[in-house]
Amino acid sequence: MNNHHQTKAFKRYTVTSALPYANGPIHIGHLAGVYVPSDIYVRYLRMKKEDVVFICGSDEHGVPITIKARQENITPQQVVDKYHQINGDAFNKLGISFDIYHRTTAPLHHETASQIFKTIYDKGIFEENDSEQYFDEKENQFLADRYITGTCPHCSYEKAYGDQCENCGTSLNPQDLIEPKSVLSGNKPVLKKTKHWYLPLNKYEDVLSKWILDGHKSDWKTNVYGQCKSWLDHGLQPRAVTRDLEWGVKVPVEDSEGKVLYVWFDAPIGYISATREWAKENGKDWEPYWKSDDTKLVHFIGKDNIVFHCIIFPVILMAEGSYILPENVPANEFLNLEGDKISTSRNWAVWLHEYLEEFPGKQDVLRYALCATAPETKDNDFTWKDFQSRNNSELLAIFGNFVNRTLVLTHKYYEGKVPSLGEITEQDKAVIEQIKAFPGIIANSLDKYRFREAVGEMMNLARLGNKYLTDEEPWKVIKTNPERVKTVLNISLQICANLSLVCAPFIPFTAEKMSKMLNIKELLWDDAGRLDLLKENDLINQPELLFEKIEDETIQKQIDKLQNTKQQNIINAKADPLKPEISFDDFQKMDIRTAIVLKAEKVAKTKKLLKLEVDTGVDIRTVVSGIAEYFNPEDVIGKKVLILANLQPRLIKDIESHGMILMAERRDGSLYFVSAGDDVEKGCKIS
RNA sequence: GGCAGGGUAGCUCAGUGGUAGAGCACACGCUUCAUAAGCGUGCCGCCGUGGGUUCAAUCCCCACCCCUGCUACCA
Repeated sequence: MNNHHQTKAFKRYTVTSALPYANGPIHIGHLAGVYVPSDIYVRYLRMKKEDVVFICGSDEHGVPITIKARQENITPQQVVDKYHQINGDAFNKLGISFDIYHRTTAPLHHETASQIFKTIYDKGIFEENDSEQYFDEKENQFLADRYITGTCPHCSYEKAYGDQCENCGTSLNPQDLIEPKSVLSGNKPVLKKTKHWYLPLNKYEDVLSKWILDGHKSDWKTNVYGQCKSWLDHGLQPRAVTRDLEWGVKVPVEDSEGKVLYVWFDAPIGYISATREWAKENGKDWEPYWKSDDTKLVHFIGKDNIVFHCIIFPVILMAEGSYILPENVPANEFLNLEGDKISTSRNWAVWLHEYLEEFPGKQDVLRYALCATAPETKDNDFTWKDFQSRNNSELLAIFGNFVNRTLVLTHKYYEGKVPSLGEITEQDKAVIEQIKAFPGIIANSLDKYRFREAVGEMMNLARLGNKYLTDEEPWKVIKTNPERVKTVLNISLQICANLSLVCAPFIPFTAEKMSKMLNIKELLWDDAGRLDLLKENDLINQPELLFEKIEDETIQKQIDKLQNTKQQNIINAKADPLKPEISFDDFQKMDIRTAIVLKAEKVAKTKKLLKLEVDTGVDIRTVVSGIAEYFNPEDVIGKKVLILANLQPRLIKDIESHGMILMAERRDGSLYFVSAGDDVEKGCKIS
């Protein structure tokens, strides 16, 4: 209904896939959410002869990469080189058909990001804040706003953050805080002069509201629209676009030593620099793809990225002034794996580069399985059993088998030559009508970014073929009415040919095999639905099987592998590096003793906090502890615990906490009590 | 805790103000051209819970519960 093809004609498409962060490999969650859908969309557009550029690349800046480099004792550049290579290669092998897979460490990207920053800077749009900023001398680094806490100057709330006071809602600057404290070291940070630039998102609230809330109410996905509405209703804050860091795009103005663009600012610009690089390599002009009103810009992303692509990046583009805004941002939800959240750190994932090695030649199986189970409207679960079923029951039994039986019959009866289309029966007519209708049905789903639906309809065309064959029984009719069989097989072959067309966006490797078998040359979407894709006497090659059965053992091996990595994780759990050495005196300063929990209740309006009353032997005191996610209040009453008793009292959510309960953290983040045993008495000192 | 999205058959998902649908799985039947594949039929559901609006609610309103994301919170 809200089909933009009807209301607005686009001359070209710029399609982007979220830039994967170059500190790890690609897994099935990334694929199902972003790369498979976007590739399907782009392949479909290309088949319609649309002018389209498909953009992706590695996002290579930001603090996490510097941390990873430090951990592995290599340079940040070495980190990103490694994953840029692995991921680019893996995408390519899966048939994700980016026109370019670029990277944000490329000089052209630095140039582009600088230019855009400079343009906005020259227009005086940034709010410049060159006052002093807090610096943690112990950690030797500037502190991000939310790594500083202190007392709110408006409401005297003692636990206000550097950017905002939770209590009264006022937005703050870190230096407004009374008695600031570094969250990193706990020390008092010192003020050090530094300059930063802010993008005044707040000044764009009206334009954004008009654009999104009024303009895209009906064509954006509900999750995307809802999230944007939430942000806009809350009101936007100016956001710093620079940071005191070495790794990144240098801030291109004077007096900005040691500063780079904040990674969220430079990353989406990576789409633009990638387009420029592609244009350069292919002798094209990049600008129409980003600056012309008749270009349709579409961002494929995961749901965690909505605010950057719907609010922040559009503001950057508007501020720059010469760019178009995205027409749609089809964000997907998340994919789980065998019931658990995919986790890179816990190694709970199916990695693309590993899949490609372990399932050679089965790219389409993964593409199909992930598309069919893509988390379009809500989180979804990938299981190996489902993967097996998608292959065996659908790709093989329905799709592959139909093609095979048709081609086998053609060879058996006609030596591989396409038989003539004779008289058409009523049943034929009905089938023909459906063949004609399918491309439109599939296209309609694709236009609305409903890829699951689209791939289902593709499979329905194969179902139609199977039903047609079963109904017409050519293997029987051949004995009584051979003339009729020619028509039946002609139509069946046309279905095969049509399948090879409409399946191409989803399972391109299979489409390729089919067009070779059928000797079909040019594949265009507009040809789909035709009944003369194969002409009488055209020669069909010997059929080869399109899919092979995936056995239980193969699946079990994968499930075992997951279980093993889970076990491995526990065994190999890398201990955190030792903290710097301390003196015996330092240790002696700590008063750790046993205590008993007397009362426990959840702190209102928090997820993690329990307010505990504990008996330390010397007193009964209140301690606030962040354990509510793993323990119910009633379960901790009576617990014998260890407490750090002489810790400076601290106000947490308006409750003064006296001391800290000692907990041990498992690798998955869950907690358990550190205890001296159940027979311990309260008030014993630990030394 | 705030905000957003979701909670529909064993599994993955559609859907509508008028006593619920598809695919897979399962059962039975038909078929044998085909990779033990195909086709047909059937089974399975207090449409998260409790209220309300309505002649009528799974779909509208309110409250609550659960899952996910963003955000706050872990001395």
